[in-house]
Amino acid sequence: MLGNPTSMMREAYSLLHEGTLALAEAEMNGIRIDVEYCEKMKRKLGKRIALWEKQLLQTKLGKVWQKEYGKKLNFSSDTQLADILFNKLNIKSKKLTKKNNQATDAEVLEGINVDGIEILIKFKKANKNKNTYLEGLLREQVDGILHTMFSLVMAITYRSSSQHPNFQNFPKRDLESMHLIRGAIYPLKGFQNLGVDYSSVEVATGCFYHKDPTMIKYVTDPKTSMHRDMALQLFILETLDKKHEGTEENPGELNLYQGAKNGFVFPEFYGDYFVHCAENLMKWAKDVILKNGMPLKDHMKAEGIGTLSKFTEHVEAVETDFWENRFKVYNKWKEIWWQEYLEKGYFDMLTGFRCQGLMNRKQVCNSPIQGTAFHLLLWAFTEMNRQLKAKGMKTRMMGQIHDEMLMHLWPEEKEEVFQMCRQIMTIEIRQRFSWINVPLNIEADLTDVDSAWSKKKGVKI
DNA sequence: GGAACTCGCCAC
DNA sequence: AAACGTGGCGAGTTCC
Repeated sequence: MLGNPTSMMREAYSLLHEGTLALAEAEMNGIRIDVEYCEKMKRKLGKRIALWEKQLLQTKLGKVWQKEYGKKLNFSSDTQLADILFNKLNIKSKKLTKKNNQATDAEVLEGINVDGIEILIKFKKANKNKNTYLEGLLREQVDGILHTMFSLVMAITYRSSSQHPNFQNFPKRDLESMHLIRGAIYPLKGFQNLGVDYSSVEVATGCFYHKDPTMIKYVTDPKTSMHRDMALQLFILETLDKKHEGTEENPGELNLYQGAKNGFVFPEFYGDYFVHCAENLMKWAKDVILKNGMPLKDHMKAEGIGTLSKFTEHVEAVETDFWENRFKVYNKWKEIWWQEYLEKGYFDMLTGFRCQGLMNRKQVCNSPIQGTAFHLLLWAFTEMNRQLKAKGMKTRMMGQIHDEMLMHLWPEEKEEVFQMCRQIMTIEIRQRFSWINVPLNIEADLTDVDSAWSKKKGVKI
């Protein structure tokens, strides 16, 4: 096959070749780190961690732990923790690990009521932030500049990966961790930090493959909304209250639209099923209040759904409707795509990559979508980098997170860069890849000059 | 003393 | 029938 590459495969190779060069330039440009801040916060966290360890020893959990392990006591050891909780304190974990051991993850710990457990939870989070992130930044930076690396040859899906440190998993959703870690990360001196990302790009990319008319309508017609419709169906409502509508993110505020999106639609796309969705949705929505002041719980009860098992039945019906009626063409595509893989032993992505090897059904149906979605961003990233240099502009590439490109923006070039992003990411990309069958939309975040990544705000692009 | 494994947790 | 996809990485543990 390599001796006689098709033109598609040459194109695929070229995408990675040019992409690698563009990413290498971003690596060289680097990211500015506030080293003193990192050291200060590391010391601060270190003190807190030491204090919590001391306090833990005064709690029931700590006392039992110390009695059992003495000098070998290690509050970072989940093996020891599991022994103490599940053998010594006779608690039962609500979850099992992959290897069928009782899990000790954050969710399990949150549900356990033992003196000291809250301190342990704080201890674990602080350790993660200190050891993984702050120390990672300090270790990898050179003269205050971080040259994190991107690879296009690691991920089985032909997505990218990032190392030393991983630029793609700095905390974002947990606001405390977000401020702590992203507060250390700056644009180059005199620049702003700009991030431009594709909205729901995996949903759009799915349409290139399955061409489901209902999904295409959702993605194309701004008057429609898949997540809103699913929220209405899941929570048996006629309309959504304003605060439960749309994608506006108010951290801390429970929003039915976001709930349907993250608790049902995406898990279903990735291959999860109604039992998990029902459990998670129920837990997540327990404190939601509707506009008329009625707790969502009471509303559901009035609709005949007062228990988890009733809700699970309901979500099962919603799931059946989701795949058999609403997105039946998508569902059919998954089956055909899988059968073709079984017959041929490989499948080809629209971007020209051939995926071979032993894969399960979910991998076979997810990989082409994940990989292709990333390739759109990669092409745009490469093109943006090329045009910035060709025009002799000062703005330069900083990094990439699967569906988002990050730049050091030279303030005077803002309008031109915005225009280039719109042009490349939504228009030129459709000339480059003729199989794109729905409009692509972009969103942007921006910091002030010399301001930390944590201070980023949405901006119209 | 290092390789390999497990678990947990961060991102999309 | 069964039931969440892709990564990196730190810490603890076990094995050689």
